[in-house]
Amino acid sequence: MQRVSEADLDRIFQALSDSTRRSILRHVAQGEQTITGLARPYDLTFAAVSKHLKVLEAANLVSRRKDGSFQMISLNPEALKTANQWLHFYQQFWTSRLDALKTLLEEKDKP
Amino acid sequence: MQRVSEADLDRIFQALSDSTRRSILRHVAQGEQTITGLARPYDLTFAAVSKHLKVLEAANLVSRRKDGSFQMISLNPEALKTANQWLHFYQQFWTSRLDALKTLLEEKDKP
DNA sequence: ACAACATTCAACCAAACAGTTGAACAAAAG
DNA sequence: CTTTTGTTCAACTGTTTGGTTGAATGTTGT
Repeated sequence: MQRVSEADLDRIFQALSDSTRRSILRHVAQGEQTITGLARPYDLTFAAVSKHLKVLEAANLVSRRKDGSFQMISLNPEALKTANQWLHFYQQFWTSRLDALKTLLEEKDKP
Repeated sequence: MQRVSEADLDRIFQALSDSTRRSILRHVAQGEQTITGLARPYDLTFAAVSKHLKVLEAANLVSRRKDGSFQMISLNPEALKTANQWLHFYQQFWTSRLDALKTLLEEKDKP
């Protein structure tokens, strides 16, 4: 497991906090996409989409590959994994607390 | 599984995108805390911490209970679960793609 | 070489954000 | 009742964000 800084998490969660960017990720998850293709469905200027992609790239959620004059964008699993691991930590906490509560309630039922 | 709006996800990820707020969650995960107790470790005014808590509460990541003049803050599992489910969706995508790649490579090795 | 296309960059704007300070309010303790 | 303690609210400030437009750069096709 790789070392992750607070700044990394800042960037990842911040990137995920915009619905346009989440939607872009949803498209990219289907497979590699051109920027033009990605921009089409949105009621935004091309430059705006380009900026969103920069944010996603800075957060390491996508990576780009140049193919002639096209930029090919693809999903980058690692950063999503990082976010997930962070959340997982808290899930453990709350799960164990719920379990403790359940045990407590079951104890109460005993004669 | 409960219906979640894009705006809900916006609030959740946005709340998680600040390291002070993540740190607050880390403390709250240990168990119910008073606001004063939570504020102590930070080099911030009380009002600033109070604002952070409002953000976390708006995202439904924590809930508060009044005990006399104290506010007791506790972790709220549901919102974290929501974030996790969202991420899980993409993990499926990337996992299946990695699996497909692996299969492809294995096929190649066959005589 | 030139036109058309794909993409970025710089300058700008409005809205949102993280923080501050100081006044205000509510509950508990003297 | 008054003071202290815990907390919120309102006003203000500097910075970041999501968006725009228009000029600039690089690539491909004619």
